[in-house]
Order: sequence, then C-alpha cells, then structure tokens
Amino acid sequence: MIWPGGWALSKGRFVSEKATRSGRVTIRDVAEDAGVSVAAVSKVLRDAYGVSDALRTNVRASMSKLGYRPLAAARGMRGQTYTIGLVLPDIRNPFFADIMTGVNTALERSQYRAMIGISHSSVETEMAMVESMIDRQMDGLLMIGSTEDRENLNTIAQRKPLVAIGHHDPEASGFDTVNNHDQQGAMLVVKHLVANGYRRIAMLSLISGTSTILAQRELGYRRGMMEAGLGKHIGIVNSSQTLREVQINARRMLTGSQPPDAIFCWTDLIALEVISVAKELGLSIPDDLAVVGYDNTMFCDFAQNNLTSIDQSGEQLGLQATRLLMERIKGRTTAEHFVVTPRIVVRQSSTPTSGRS
Amino acid sequence: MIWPGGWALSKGRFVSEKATRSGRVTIRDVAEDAGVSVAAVSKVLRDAYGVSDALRTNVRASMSKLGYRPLAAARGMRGQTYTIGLVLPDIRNPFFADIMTGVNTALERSQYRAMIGISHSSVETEMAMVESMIDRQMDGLLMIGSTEDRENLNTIAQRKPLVAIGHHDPEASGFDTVNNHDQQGAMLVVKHLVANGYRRIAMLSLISGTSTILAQRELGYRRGMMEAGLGKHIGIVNSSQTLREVQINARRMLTGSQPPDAIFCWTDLIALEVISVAKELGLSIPDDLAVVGYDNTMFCDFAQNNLTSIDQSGEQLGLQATRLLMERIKGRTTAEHFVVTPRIVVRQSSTPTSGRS
DNA sequence: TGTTCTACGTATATCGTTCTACACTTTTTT
DNA sequence: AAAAAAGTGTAGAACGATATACGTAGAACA
Repeated sequence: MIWPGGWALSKGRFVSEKATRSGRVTIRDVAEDAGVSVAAVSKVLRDAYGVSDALRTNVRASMSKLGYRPLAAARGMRGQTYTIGLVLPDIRNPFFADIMTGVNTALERSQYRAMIGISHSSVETEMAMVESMIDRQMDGLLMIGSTEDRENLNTIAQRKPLVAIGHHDPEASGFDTVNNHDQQGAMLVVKHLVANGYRRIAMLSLISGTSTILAQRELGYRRGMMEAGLGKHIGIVNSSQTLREVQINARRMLTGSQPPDAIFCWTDLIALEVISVAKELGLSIPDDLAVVGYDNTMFCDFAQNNLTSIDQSGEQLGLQATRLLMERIKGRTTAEHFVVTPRIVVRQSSTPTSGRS
Repeated sequence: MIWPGGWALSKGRFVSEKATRSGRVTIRDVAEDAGVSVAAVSKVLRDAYGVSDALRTNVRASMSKLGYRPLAAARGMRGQTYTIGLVLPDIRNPFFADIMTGVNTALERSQYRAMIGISHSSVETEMAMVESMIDRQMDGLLMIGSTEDRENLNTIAQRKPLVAIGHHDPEASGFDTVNNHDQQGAMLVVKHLVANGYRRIAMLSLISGTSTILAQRELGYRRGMMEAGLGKHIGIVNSSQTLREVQINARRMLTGSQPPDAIFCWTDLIALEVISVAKELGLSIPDDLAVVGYDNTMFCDFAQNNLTSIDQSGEQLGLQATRLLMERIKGRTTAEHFVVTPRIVVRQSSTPTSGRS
C-alpha cells in the first residue's frame, strides 16, 4: 500500500517534537529559556535596534546560563562569519609573526577571529587559498606579501573586502594597502653602508617578477648607489627563496672575481644564510663583508648574528591593516593607503671596528 | 487595509522568480544547467551512491562550466566543512613550520584545508581558539604542543575528532597522540655530551606545569645523568619563553659560582638565545660551553649557530597526525598513539676541537 | 508471465542564524 | 483629542547545502 500524502513520514512534525539533536545550545534554546522570540535573541546578539534593556539583560542571562555560542556556519549562511582570512607566503619568516601580533591585538576585543593560510610563496597555492577562504565565508581577507598583480587583487576585492600588506599600489582603488616605504628603506641601507666605508655593495633580491615591494627595494638600492656615485658597482642577484638556491648564489657572489664588500639582503632570513656562507668561507663580518637585512626580526639581536636591519614595524603594519579591513567590512569603499616610515637599526654586521679605507 | 494572508508580501514567490541574489553559483544553478535535480548534484559532490556515469559526467561538466564551488558554511549546517583546525602555541618557532609542511602534504589531494590559530602559549587563548574553531564547524582539530590536561582534551575530543601532537598520554582513549620519544631524545643528548667530556650538564626547560613533553624530556635528562653517575650535577632551570626571561636565566646560570659546561635547551630557539648570551659573556662554544637544542630546525645548520640538536622529524609528525585525524573524521573511535624515534644531529656546538679532560 | 531486485533519480525537511515586514503599545506632536 | 512618531516585540522566509525517504524503469529470476 502506498502511503497517502507521499512524503508525509519525512515531514517534520512526525520526526520528534523538539529534540535538540546536535547537543549544541542554539538561539532557539536561549529564546525558550528567556521566554522571548528567536528574533529577539538575534537582535541582542547583533546589538540591533529595538530591544529594551530589560529584555537584553534577560536574554544575556539566559545565554551565559546555557553557555550559548553562535554557530559561525549558520551565520555565514546569512552574511557574516566574524572571521577574517590571513594569507601568508611563508610561515618560517619570523617577520610574519610580528604582523600577526598586530592583527591579534586589533582583533582582541572584537568578535572577530583570524584564520591563517600559508601560500608557500606560490601563486597557485595563494589563489587556491583565497578561493578556499571565500568558500569558507571569511568576512574579509588580509593578504601579506602577495605576488598577485593588481588585476587579480581587484578581482578578489570585488568579492571580499581586501587589505594587502606588502604590496605597493598607491593607485589601487578596490582595496587598501599597508606598507613601509621600501624604497626609502633600501636607500637608508645604502647610505649607512657608504658612510661606513663600503663601496662594492651588492643586493641579494628575490626572483619574483611581480613583487612590488622587491621592485621598490631594488629601486631604492639603485637610487642610493647612483646618488653615492657608485653606479658602476650596482649588482642585483635574484635568487629563489630555497635554502639551497640562496647558498649557491651567495657562494657564487663571494667567490667571484670582484666580490662585494657588502650585501644587502631583502629579508633577515636571507641575511642569516649569507652570514652562514661567509663564515664558512672564512670571511670576517663586518671587516671582510658587511651584511644587512630587512624586517628587524628577533634573530637580528642574537650575538651570533648581530645583524643590521631595517625596522618596518610589523606589529604596526598588522594593526593598521586590521583596522582598515574592519572599516571595509563595515562598509567603507574608498581606498586607503597607509605607509610607515622605516628606520635602520645598526648592529655589528655593518660597523667595522676600525674605519675602512 | 490589512493584507490578507499576513506575511504574504514577504513570501518567496512574490519576491522574484529566480534571482540568484548573492552572485554565487549554487548547487541549484548547476542542477538547472545540467537539467537534473539538486539532489543529484549533491550526490555527485559527495561521491554518494546512486549516480550513473552519464549523469556524473554531465553534472561535472556543468560544475566546471559555471565555476561552481561548494559553500563551506552551508555544508557546515548539515555536517562537514572539509576544514580542520590547527592550534599552534607559537608561530615564531620554525619547528611548527615543519609540522605544517607535513600537514599540508597529507591534505594535498583531498578537499580538506587546514586553518591555523595561534594560542601564544596561553591556556586561556588556547581554549578560546578551540571554542572558536568548534563554532566554525571544523571537522577535526589538531592541537600542537597543547598544555591542556587530559580531562580538558577529552572534553574537546567528545565534541570533535582530535589529534594531539606533542602531548604524551599513551592511555588516552578519546583522542590520538603523535609524538617523538622525548625521554629517549633527552637521553641521547646527555649521552652525547658525556661522551664528549662534558660533566656539569644543565637543562634549560620551560616553566609549565602541564606540558607532558617537557616532563618527558626532563625525565630523560635526569635518567641520563643518573646513568652516567652525574646525579650531583643535575640542574634544571625552568624559564618562561619570553626573550627577556630566557636571557636573564641563561646569564644567571653562566655567571653563577659553579657554571655548567653544557646546557641542554628544550627547543632550538632557546638554544640560540643561550648561544647569544654565552657569546656576550665572552665564552667560547663549544670549548667553554656546549649547547644542544631540540627539533633540528633550519637555523641549526647556519654556520654562526652550528647547533647540535635532536631531530624529531616535524614533517613526519604532521603527516601522521593528519592521517590519524582523517581516520577519526571518517569514523574511527579507538585511540592510536604514534611515536617517532628521535635521532641526534651532531654539530659543532657540542664537539670540542680537542678532547676534554 | 508476474515478481523481485537493483540502479538511478527526485522532492523536500532540515541545519542555526539573520532580517524584513509587520503588529501592538506608548509617547510625542499638532 | 486625534494623528504621528517612536519603541518594542514577533512570525517566518530565506541562506545553500545534505540526506532521508521515497518513486520508477529495466534487468534478473522464478
């Protein structure tokens, strides 16, 4: 015999009167406990207009009594998840830890949380990560040291509020940028090295056609060298980021016919590797070779490194970027571009004990 | 006049026949394009039983044609989000990067993605992070170096599949653990140092009552010292993790009346700080002082550090842990406990050029 | 030939929120 | 005193997937 009504058996009212299946406390449970409607509880949750103090207090009490926590997935279905996505190129670089500290500080008293994804400096992985974060309904994205071009970033920005740290594009209108003045930073390095008697100053940069920060640093380096009348000593080596490649390139630089007497590295981690290679070659730092990094990470302070570096205040960058992202999430559509002034932190790796000729 | 039917105006059919409001391609769009039901598309998505090859091909074509991507939030409402949560204590320690590499390798060809949260080695933040991840419907949790006790971990495990890396609890039944044999690792260190002529071997450990890995390493250190007949030289200093505290403690150890001739540090990062302090004090490594770390991170290889360390193969740990977590997500309920055998990687920081007396 | 399987599809309730479109009550304005 | 405005609360339709509980056609079997 065929059941009358077709799907009747599967229709809600037959299943069970009220079983809260998942075990999770829902907004419905809170509403029931407080003796109000679900809508009212939602209003309290969202701090929306139209709730009396009495009702608010009442609902709040029920919420904490029952240990209610809103389910992000359900919220995501209707809009916000109160989660922002952070895309980092490389977890090994401690500079990103500084940025994260700033991000977390900015998020501290909000409902928002940051979720991190690592792109391993690969454009494909980075895009996959971004897609994945959009799938997961992140309210906004914070991309750090992205190698995407403006067009791609704009496409992303059309879908989600976006702030880019470490991507120079003062004309960008769809997203905000937060940077230090990389060109200026590189010039500080060259000036400092020149003042300390170094002349054959080389730069070890990253092999990456699309990184605007590297382009700026290289530009600053070139300008600095030109202004010091050292145009003929300009030499930029572009290496990939892998340990092996960096070592090979550093070794090649230092064992060539006209080795540099100073190497400016695009990030501290690379500088540490250069120091390592130099030591292995029996070179004395800073007398035979000066080494300067970028980011002023915690490793610079260790006595065995004692690395001169540019401080771009990662924590500030993270803090500002998060603030901007919050504003965008709340509705701002005009672009803002925040730039921090870098400063040089001089340590032993670039200050010879006795002056140089 | 009151509208008959009450809310009629807000009822679906009045709003618009079919506008896909969000701009996102949904399962419904795919179904329409392929000329099949929504349920059929869902089956294809989940690789569920009951779809012909023809239908599957057809649906797949529509999906890629339209660029369909499932929305994690919507999936989360009914079950899985295909996202696992990773809780790390500290992003600065490069060892965790090794673990993450393993995690990502294991996840590579799956639909799953890992989202990272940082607890900053704080129990409160860690719990907040876990709650936050449960709110976000993570399918499973991977906790690394957690300081929670078994009871708390069990509570979490009751709510979500859980695997703990760096938490010794072979009796745990609700969750899996993945570790290296920390006790054995510490013993390797002591044996190696003794064999190289060091006697006054101290240990610099973390101040943390609940870390089972630290407890195991301290135990291994003690056993190693006892077995070598050096019981009277046992000395464990428990320091917090902050740069400042470590420096103060290292300095205190090295300037005391009976300074150690070797320091075994609970992680490489701490060992690097000890090397730094030792250099500042004018001590020669390894002749005046041997330093040994743990984790064999990339920094050990740098010539300026040249740090002997214990390799516990972070990548392996991450890979195995992720495999176990996947199994748990798929339904396994019996506990598994995976242990890697550590090995010592000897470098200059513990091998004096000429033998010691 | 009728009956039973099996394979393949479909309709629709459901998950936990948000938020619009109301109703009702009280206060303020005219 | 009537009208307008403000304040407070509610009902219930989404959001985009999943998965249950079916129908139905054709093949295999008796």
